[in-house]
Amino acid sequence: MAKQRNPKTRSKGKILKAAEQVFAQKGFTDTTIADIAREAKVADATIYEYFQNKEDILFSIPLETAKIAISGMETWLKYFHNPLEKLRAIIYAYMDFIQNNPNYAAISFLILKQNRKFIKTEGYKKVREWAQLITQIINEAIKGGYINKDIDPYALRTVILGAVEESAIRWLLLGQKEDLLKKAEHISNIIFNGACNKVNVNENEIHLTIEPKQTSKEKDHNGL
Amino acid sequence: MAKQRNPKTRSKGKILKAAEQVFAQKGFTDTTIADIAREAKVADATIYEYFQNKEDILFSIPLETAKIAISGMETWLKYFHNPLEKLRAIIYAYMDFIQNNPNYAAISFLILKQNRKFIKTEGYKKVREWAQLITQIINEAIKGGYINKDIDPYALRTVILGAVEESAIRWLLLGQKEDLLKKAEHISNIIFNGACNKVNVNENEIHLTIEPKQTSKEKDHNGL
Amino acid sequence: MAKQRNPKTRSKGKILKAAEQVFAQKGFTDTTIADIAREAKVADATIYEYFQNKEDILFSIPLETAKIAISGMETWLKYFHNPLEKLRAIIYAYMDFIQNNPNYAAISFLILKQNRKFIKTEGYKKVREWAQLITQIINEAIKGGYINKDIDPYALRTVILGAVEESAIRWLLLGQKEDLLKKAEHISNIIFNGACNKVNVNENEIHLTIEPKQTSKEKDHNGL
Amino acid sequence: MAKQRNPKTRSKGKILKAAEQVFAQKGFTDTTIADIAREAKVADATIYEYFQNKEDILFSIPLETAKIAISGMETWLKYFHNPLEKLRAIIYAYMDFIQNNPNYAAISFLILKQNRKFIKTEGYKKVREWAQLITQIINEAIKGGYINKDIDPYALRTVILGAVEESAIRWLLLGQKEDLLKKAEHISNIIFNGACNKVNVNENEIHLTIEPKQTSKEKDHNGL
DNA sequence: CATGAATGAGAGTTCATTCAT
DNA sequence: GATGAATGAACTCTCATTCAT
Repeated sequence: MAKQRNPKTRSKGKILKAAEQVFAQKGFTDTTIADIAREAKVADATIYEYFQNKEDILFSIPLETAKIAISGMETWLKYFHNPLEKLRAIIYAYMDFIQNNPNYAAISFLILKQNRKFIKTEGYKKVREWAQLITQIINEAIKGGYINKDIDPYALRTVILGAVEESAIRWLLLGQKEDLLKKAEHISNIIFNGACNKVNVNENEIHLTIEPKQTSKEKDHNGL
Repeated sequence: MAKQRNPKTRSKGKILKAAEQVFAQKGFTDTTIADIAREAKVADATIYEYFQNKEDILFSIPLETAKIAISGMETWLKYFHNPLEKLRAIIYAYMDFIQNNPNYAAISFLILKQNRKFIKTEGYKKVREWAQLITQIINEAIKGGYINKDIDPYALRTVILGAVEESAIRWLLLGQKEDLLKKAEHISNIIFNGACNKVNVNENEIHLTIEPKQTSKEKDHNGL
Repeated sequence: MAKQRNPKTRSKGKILKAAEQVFAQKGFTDTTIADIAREAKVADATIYEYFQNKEDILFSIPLETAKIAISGMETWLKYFHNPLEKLRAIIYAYMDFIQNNPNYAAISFLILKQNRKFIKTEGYKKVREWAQLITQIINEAIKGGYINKDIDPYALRTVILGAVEESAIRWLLLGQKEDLLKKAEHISNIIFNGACNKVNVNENEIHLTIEPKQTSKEKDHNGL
Repeated sequence: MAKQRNPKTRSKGKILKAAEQVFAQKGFTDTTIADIAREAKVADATIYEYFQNKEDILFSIPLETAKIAISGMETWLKYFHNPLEKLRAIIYAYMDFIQNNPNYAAISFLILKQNRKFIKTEGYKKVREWAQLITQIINEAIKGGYINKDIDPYALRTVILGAVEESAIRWLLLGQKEDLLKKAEHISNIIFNGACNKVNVNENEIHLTIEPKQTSKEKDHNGL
């Protein structure tokens, strides 16, 4: 709540912001320290006052952001009592976060995700905590009978994260044109209700489906 | 008596194999031309006889492999007539391919996927063709009434690919210990039948679920 | 007089022609063996059948050409008996040759002239012979009283060659637009009659001046 | 107490001096960045702090030097009122400059002169300004009646520069043995008074010739 | 705390040249 | 005689990083 007044933190913050911007734009390898310094309006050498090296800057980015994202999600999830709604909400919230933080998303999905060293960093721990939150909720949902007992919780988490991140990556690489929240809806329906048509088997079942009125108007504005 | 019928092709092939190996191991940036040359047992300069530059090698890798993968899948899909079975089969086949080609998978998911330039290459076209095959089958399934009409085919494809690739990435980064085929089963069940418990609603529905007897023995050998 | 029928000579000639063309266009350093081979429609390695290395090709170019130029000039000079006319004729002929052989001129003035090693080659000897021909004629002219006894023959040759070559270099670098023969006329007049106005001193003198009616219409289409 | 007031400028100057030296000695192509760095006693990379690339160093050399040469010539020309004397003085001064700056001369005549890209640089502009100064004086001389009205000023400039530079090139390539100032005298006489013997025509005319007592003792230590 | 200047280390790339066929 | 294939040897240039001020 106290404003960050001391110049030390100021510079560090400026550098981190700048790095997020530049990394997202050019990727890790094509970004030079000079690029970041220019964007942050500090001298190259100043960066080494706050960070050990280029990778240290990269790995520092998720630290702060993930912290914020987690605490945000935690307070936010309290409003839902049904764990199924919580899981749906997480998908929406994640997509919403991505849509509002495309730079962070680009770094997370296009740079960090493929970095073997990231797994050993503090930043990764934060991200992992967040993922474990999801597992918890899934387990809650299973216990509460909302999710089928035969479902493997890790598989479900994988499907959820995979679907969201796959959407995000395509969105990032293909120009950020789609509305990710609409995508969130489609994806949630598939994951929770399944893709199969059960109409043949049992007409009632369709009532479970939430908002099934979306018409797949979207044509192949899709690449991959 | 002729030692090498196609010396030109031989060298190119050797280089490509070597590059696949080394890229998968060290990533793109940390791989030097010298590394590839050493692995391929040719001189550095020889590489430039066949490829324009380091990136050209990288982008050439999926060309051949995707071609094989597609033709494999095509002949292979003929044995299934039910489009739902086809989709399930694709998930299994994809996972199987990844498990048998971890180097290619590493390159595809950890290097190429985050490369903005890749989208403009021939190799990407091949990969895209393959993805479009999936969309076709999904559409068949929708027309045949096997998949709910309200499902957005692109969303479904995203969920399928996202889940498989998310599994693959974790598998690759965390030491390739899991059995991906088992994972394929869990994932397929979620995607086609949904995660929600419909037992409460309708007991019959459960019959649709194929092989629901998996026990989630896997503990948290899972990171992210 | 016999046509060069044997393939060996054919290839060598093709390569030399090609090299002249490419060297003139791109300069020595920027020309690759591959460039020459492509232009000559032979394989790179074929070039090494006829020439020791890249420089050998370059140094071989003036050999043939200078031989032709000299023998041309020799037969041609016989028509003049006045050594002054001979010298004037040389200036014109040299300019004419340059204008008709811009590739050779480019190589001679822009590449060979600055090459310290060229001085030790056969090709240089040929060029030198040609220059000595000029000295001979100058000496004749001095002996015959046509040229002032106080003139240093080497200085005169320097002025003649310098003026012609300076014109040629500018012509080559600035797009080969001027008419070099017109330039030859102006230059000759200056060299033989002097730039100074002697009208004040002696009106008669002007009669010596040949064709003094040129109007310096040429504006500053001149760079350097 | 301050050791280096302008460290930045110092390094740049050192590199430029070193480059002048090495380029003159070995030519452009045969000079490596490492050569220049060694001579300048800086690291290879330091050179790239001040220059974009090897060619940039080359093109930067005439900038400073030409500036000095021009301003020198300008102040110096004020002592002459007769434009003919000015022109003679320019020839002497140019030769003198060459003799005192053989490195610069080598770069100017043997490297830059044949470089098509040089024409588009700042350095070329400076050289061009200097050449235009000569044209001005020639025009003055024509207006003042010192030089024949029928003389094309550009042709005269060409003869002057050609003669001086031809002398310089031979001097540079053949070991810098001659005295260029003596050469300047011979050349000036030819250019201003003409090579032709007018004795036959008009005895008076000879009085115009300035210092006609040079004896052509120089033997054929002359090549080209 | 901030930085201008300098640099070590190395990578990618080019190309003339060789050699077996 | 001609060449496709292969390569050794350099060289330019980049950039993360250090250090004195």
